[in-house]
Formats: sequence, C-alpha cells, structure tokens
Amino acid sequence: MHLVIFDLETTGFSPRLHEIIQIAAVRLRHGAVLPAERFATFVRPQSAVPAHITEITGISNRDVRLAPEPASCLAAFSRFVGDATLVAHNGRRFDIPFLRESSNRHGLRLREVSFFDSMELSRRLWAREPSHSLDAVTDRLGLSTENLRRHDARGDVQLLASAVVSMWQRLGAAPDLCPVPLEVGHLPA
DNA sequence: GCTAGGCAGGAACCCCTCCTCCCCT
Repeated sequence: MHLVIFDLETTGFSPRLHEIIQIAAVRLRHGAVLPAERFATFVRPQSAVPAHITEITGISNRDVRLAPEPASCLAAFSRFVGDATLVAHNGRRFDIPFLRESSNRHGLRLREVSFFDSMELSRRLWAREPSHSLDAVTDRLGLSTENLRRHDARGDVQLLASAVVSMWQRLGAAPDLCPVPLEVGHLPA
C-alpha cells in the first residue's frame, strides 16, 4: 500500500481561525519508509506566529517570513501525495479539516483523497488504554525520540512513520491491506 | 496551569440535544 504520513504545525487549534505554518511528510510503500521521499516546507501565514506557538514548536516568524504562500505549499503537497493514502495522528479531527479549510480559504479547487487516522491503529491495538496520544503510543512502542525535534513537523512525522510501521506489524496486517477503514479527505486538485 | 475549536461518543431518550472527553498546535 502506498501511504503518505504527514503532520502540520499551525498557529492554533481551529482550522477556521488559525493557519498552517509547516507541512512535513514521508512516503511509505509496502510497509517501509522511503528515505529519499520526503516533503517539508514552512508556510507563510498572513498573521504573525503567536509566541506560545513558537514556544511549543520552535517555529518563529523568522522561519516563515520568506516561506512560500499557503496556496503553493498546499498544491506542492498535493502533488507529492499523488494517489497515496494520507495518514496523520488525530488527522480526522485536526490535520484533514485543516487541509480542507486552508485550501478553501485560498480558493483552491479540491479533490478527494483517502486517509486514515493513525489513532485508530492504537485503539485497535490497545483498546483499554486511556490515552492514544502520539506520546502515549511512542512510549508503548518503546520508540526513541532522541535526535528528533518533537513538535517540529519533520521530527513528528518521522516518529509517526515509525509508529505506524510498528503498529501495522503488531496488528498482523499484510503490508498491502489497511487494518482500519479508510475515510475521505480533501487536497487541492 | 489556564486558554483557544471541533469532533466523537455517551447519556438520556425515541430523536434530538446536551455534555464531556480526547487530541491536535
């Protein structure tokens, strides 16, 4: 199966009120990360990056000041995705609505793309565990976060890719058979 | 340690609405 694992950093939680400031993604084919197939860009927001977001993500106004505009970043990301299935952690509630809202706001025509939420893999594996956050998942899998910048999309997406590969294997699913139902999201056409 | 928005899922109830929790930055 052809997957694109992605992560967004934004200026807040609301797709209507806040903006994307970073997109990162890695490609997986047949259950393995393709090291040469990575996507990462800062995105120039219309408003300033709030101080508390810089504190969390390490992303400052200096990082995004000269970055490409949202419309071209979203279009480039969509080209990178191609016909792959998207994967994001809590993507159903956060990343996927953010992509749709941001594309709409910038007047981009949309196309449908399949996705699944990696939290569903965790729920399948550890139904009784109270937390399925990325931190909880990586702890349970014993994944190292050394040399990774957490809350930078490039670091988070690398961690999430390892987590997805590991959870997929633990579920005993064949590399080309998704163990959770696919859903529909939107990207620029 | 609080805040921000929206969702899913449950409670209470029979079809909606309301509530609370989780998770993302």
